[in-house]
Amino acid sequence: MSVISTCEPDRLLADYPGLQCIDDPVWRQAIADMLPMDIPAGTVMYRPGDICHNFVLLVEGTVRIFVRARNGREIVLYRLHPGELCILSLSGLLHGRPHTVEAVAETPLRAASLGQERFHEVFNRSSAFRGYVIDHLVRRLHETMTLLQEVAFERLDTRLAEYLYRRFEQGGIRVLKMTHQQLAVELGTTREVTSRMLKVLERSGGIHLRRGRIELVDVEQLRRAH
Amino acid sequence: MSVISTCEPDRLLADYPGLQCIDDPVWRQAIADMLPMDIPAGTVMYRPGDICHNFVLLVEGTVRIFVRARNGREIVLYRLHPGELCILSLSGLLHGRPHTVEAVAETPLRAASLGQERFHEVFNRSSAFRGYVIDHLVRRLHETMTLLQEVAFERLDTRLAEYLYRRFEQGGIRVLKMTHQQLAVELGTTREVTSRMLKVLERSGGIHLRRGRIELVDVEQLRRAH
DNA sequence: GTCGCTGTGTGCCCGTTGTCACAGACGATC
DNA sequence: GATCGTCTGTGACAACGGGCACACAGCGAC
Repeated sequence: MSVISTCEPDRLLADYPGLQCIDDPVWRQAIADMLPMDIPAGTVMYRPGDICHNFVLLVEGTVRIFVRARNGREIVLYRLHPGELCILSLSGLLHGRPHTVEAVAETPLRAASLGQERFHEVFNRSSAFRGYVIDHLVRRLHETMTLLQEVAFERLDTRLAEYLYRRFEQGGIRVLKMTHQQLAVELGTTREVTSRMLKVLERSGGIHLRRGRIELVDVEQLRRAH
Repeated sequence: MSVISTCEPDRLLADYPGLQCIDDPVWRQAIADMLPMDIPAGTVMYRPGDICHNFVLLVEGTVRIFVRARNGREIVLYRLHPGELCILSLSGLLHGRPHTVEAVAETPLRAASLGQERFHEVFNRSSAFRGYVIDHLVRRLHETMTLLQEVAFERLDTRLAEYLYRRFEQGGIRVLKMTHQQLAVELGTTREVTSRMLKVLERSGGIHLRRGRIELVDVEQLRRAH
């Protein structure tokens, strides 16, 4: 974690639309005061039981947030993207409670962190900052409840088709570069099951499979599958 | 929803430990200003898609928060208890987004509500109030993630035993008054499955079953089951 | 008591998902 | 183009959970 020099507040503000609207001087100053960090891909950022004492804002890269079963299976809860803040750290910040969740850097990260006391100060002084924090919190809660609903009641093939559909649509992509194993982790299942279901989708003409990539063939076919 | 007279701030403060610590005058005043409500048991408080424009604080009774599958099956996310606030309403309050979650009054309720603008005012002026809101939010998020983990990876019999164990322990009870159907909703499964698994627990000596009630026989047996 | 409603027990079967095992296919690297 | 590690395909089978059907039991109302 070396301190990097390119991470001044102006750059932060310029690069990420979510942060551009900050005209709050207190918050701007806080961003200027944050400690910039470079984190290599694959770094384990939190383990279950860890308590985080810093407020972390992601500037570049993505972080995968997930839970793990006793037998090693995982399911992805969500991903942290640039401009977003790590609400896991709030859990620690706000009442020193540990979490059961894990976080891993999927790419090299650029992040900025703020100490606990400074965080509380900004939180108390800046209304815009409060809105920002609360918004993230509410959004994550909402997402997690929706995911829970899907995991509890939707069939796996439906969830797979739904996942692929969303990825293709949202990204405006025709090729998704990921292995069946990675896909399994997204859905909280195993590689074999994912492989089988992908094959079914391929046979029905929705997608085309190649090693390490899934190519979109027919969006309608995919939509019909969920 | 008739206005009730017994719901003055002092009573609120006196009755619920979570609220006693409020020495913040702004918050105290807000509580005094809240609109008291009486709500009969069984009232549907939110449906999926509803947007709530009020900030609701529960004073008496419990509210069941759950999601529903397309085929009608349900799973309980959590319960709202006296002194707690309805964070679903925050979702609406804070960025007008609807939710997929439902809420039903399990008992007659006494609640207090605050308009959107007044809520924001108090939120901006009272640090204690902010802490209170954030704390609830973080706690719910944490709980929901834990539940998700269980639903995704734990077996039903384990979850059932775990649920019973918690209920008996936390309540210091030996008799749990609920039907198999209600239990099924807690776990997000069906009545038959619940019945079968309860019967297994009974045969192994952990509990004793009677119509509409589950009696604790051997805590250790129950603990061993999860 | 007996009627009727609601809750419970259980057999049976089926669909979905997980697990194990192993073969083969792909693609990077030398 | 041979080698090697990783990724993929698939068969066989087991386990878990869901759904249907139906009998019966408990309990209140009359």
